[in-house]
Amino acid sequence: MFRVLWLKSKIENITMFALADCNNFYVSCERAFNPKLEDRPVVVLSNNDGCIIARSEEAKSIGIGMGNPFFQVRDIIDRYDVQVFSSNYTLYGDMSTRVMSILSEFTPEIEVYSIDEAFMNFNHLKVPEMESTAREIRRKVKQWTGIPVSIGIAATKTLAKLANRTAKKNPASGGVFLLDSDEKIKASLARTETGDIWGIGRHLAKRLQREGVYTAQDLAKADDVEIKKILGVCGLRTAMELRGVSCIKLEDAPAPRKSVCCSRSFGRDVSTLDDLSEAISLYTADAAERLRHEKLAAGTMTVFLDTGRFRKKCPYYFNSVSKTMAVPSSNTGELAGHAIKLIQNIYREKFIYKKAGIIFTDLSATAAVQLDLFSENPANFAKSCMLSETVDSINRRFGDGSVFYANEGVGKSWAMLRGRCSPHYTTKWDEIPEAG
DNA sequence: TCTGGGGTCCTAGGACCC
DNA sequence: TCTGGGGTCCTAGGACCC
Repeated sequence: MFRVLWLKSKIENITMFALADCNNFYVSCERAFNPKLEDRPVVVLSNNDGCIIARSEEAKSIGIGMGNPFFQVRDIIDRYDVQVFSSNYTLYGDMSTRVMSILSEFTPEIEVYSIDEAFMNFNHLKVPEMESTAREIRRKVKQWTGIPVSIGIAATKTLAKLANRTAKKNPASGGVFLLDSDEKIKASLARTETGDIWGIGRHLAKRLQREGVYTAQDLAKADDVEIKKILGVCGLRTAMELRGVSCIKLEDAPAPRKSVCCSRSFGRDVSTLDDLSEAISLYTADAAERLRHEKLAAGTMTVFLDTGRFRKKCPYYFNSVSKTMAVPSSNTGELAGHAIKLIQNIYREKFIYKKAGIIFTDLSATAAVQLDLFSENPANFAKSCMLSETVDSINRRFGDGSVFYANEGVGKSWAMLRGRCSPHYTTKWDEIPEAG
């Protein structure tokens, strides 16, 4: 069988994809630096300590669900002495980089798909070597970073996702699962509900159910015209992939970014324009810094305000407003000035705001920005760019928030809650763990 | 009392043009 | 008075992903 599949892959040029996915990634990052968390229930919270966004296996087994609001599972957490962490994205981002660089050693082509997942091209391997290579990757990532990964291997990305689920859920697999025969694929499809297929979400799974399509196998067998009617072109592509026809290729170069967004919920009720202006200034500074880091400038900015959907007793208000700049910019001072004017436009008194944000779109490479003949003097333009870059380099060297624009406010009493954050083990000199 | 944030793509409908 | 058809662009809303 292996031989046949290998030959087939050479003759028909079939790609084999491996999907490496870190297990309970954020929890594993916390554990990597805190061995006392091993074998205990651990969860990580979203920004503002709002929801559960990562759970250890122990936490899953006592009934804590993904996305559960923290306050709703508080009694389970107390009863089982669950260890709770605010999210520490600086740590997770850094650990992700380390994991991805190890994965890169094993394949000529890798697509970093998310902070904790990467697709790898396994075509350079013979089928019998794929499994042993995957086990070697697992061993090395665990040894070098402390992060456990699971690896699924198959002829399409969608099937590799399925294989990965099996690798994760089935302890007998030892963290690696290869979908290398028709029988295995068939069995996998039969036991996968449509909602668990990559690309089929909650809403579409329900619609499929109404049509009598319950499993991946049902979907693979369904009529193309019907599939397209219910799921659209993407759904049809998914069905093809389940049948083993590869339609989604490996994207080894990241697509150019189309937007940069920064929005956060407030740590307390906010109703004054002053507080909102401070918050939106900070968010603008944060998003603009990311623009500069990627050498991009924004042509359009959108600012929005939201009272939130959960409090039924308070009147609801959401509004957003956009501005197109004469010259694309990534300059914090200039962008924050616009942002404050925009928020004044949509601000209404007597509402209790929960959230605000900014989105930059129409992005272009800084090097290609055309100056406006009438409004911008090249010397000023260069100066303002230099100022922002200097702020960035000071903050990189001395830590975020070392220098900031005064309109971001000093007290920041509205700032998000983050009461249970672990140290920045890998990115701040004074928080490096010490071996005792 | 307390419910995240950051992205992408597709589709349908309207406006507009020739 | 009769009143086509094809194409493009934009936008809002809906769906998905992690």
